[in-house]
Amino acid sequence: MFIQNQDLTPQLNPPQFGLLDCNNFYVSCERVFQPTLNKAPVIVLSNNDGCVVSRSNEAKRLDIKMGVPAFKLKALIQAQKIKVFSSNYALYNDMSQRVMGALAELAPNLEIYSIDEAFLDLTGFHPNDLSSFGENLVKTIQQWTGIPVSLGMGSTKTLAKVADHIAKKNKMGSGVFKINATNREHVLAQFKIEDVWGIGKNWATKLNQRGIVNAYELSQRTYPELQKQFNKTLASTALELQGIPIHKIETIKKLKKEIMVSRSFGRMLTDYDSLREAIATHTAQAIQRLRSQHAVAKTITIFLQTNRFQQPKQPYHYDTLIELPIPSQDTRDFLKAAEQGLKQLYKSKPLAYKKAGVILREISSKGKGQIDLFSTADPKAVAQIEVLDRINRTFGKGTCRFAVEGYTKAWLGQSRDRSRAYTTCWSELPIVQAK
DNA sequence: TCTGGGGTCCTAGGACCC
DNA sequence: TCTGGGGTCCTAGGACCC
Repeated sequence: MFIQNQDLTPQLNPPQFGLLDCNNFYVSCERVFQPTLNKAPVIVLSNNDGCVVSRSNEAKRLDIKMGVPAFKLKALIQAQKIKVFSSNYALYNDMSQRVMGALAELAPNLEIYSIDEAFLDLTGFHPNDLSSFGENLVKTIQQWTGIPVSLGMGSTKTLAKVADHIAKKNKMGSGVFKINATNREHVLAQFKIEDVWGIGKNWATKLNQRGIVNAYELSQRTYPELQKQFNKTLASTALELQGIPIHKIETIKKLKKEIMVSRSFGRMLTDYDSLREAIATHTAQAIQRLRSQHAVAKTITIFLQTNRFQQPKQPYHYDTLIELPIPSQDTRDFLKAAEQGLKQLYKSKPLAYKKAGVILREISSKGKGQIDLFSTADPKAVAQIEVLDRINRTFGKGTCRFAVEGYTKAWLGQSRDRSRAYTTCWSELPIVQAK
């Protein structure tokens, strides 16, 4: 085995990672504003009220699995009086910013990994101080934001993930667990392979067939062996379980390589005008995201999907790619391109569709890349778009939009049980009644 | 009736070139 | 009997994550 530049001499400050994540995040957000939900089984559904995406511990105890379609739970929801919420991303995003903001004040180097998780660089802490620091962190975040969190610590990101998993399982504990040289082998031997970060269903099955059922057994395999049988990703995971850090903390936000916006419709759609509205709306949304990272894109892919669950299985995905003459961040360029793409697509496949979306690719920072001698972007147009972005930031998404985005929204999915935008909309603020 | 949305990385194999 | 060979780039698809 050969690992590039691995420094095997003992270091003064061996790296130490933390993983902080919010418990049952979307459910916890709802509970902050409706404390009566606290002991009840609660679930939050995905867009279009499709699948379960967050469960309270009570709901987990009822054996409700992540990702099950809501319609399969109807009887159980009634029988067990389960509280159901449509997803409310305005609320969850805002609560996420509060958690991350609090965290940034308490822990210096952090990498926001997802809406409800962040990695921390805890290198340099004295081992004795680490646990009390962690316990204090967990307590403070909950006090400041109302969101319960847990923290795992270890000498690699993968070990911190394992530790966090254990911290969360231990309901009586402090919400903190640390893996160190003393307990590592024992902990990993108890840890199922399919729960390791980076190992999904498919690989878990293959590893089981090779007699690897827990994390310790995987950590004992060599890099070349695993690379040959699987790939570099899995081989790196084994090293990380041994305590050799492969993944670093990424404190600087990287430019996205693709930006996708897509939605399922409330019903099957056949008419071109509705599809056009949906595609225009998604395009405008995608370009706004593009602008928010000060980037330009050169291609847009339009896709339409029929019902992917119909039996027998048949093709359901159709797409087409349009390349712009020059990279742009102007919504109007992309609306034109998107409409052109949709027209082609719809003409060749006039079917009943369930979902539509757009993907931007070949993204680069604005001003970098090719020098554009023939740019048509005039300063006036740029200023107009900036005003539009500002209005939408201040008054809410979609306040100001292009006519092609439409107003009938016949294609919108349902969200029957959406809670209010407690924190992001003046008219929906929670009301405190004095007694 | 009914089944989410948004990402990344890796690899194999084909296209193409010399 | 006998198809060239090697390098690079691109893409599709599969795997994973939350």
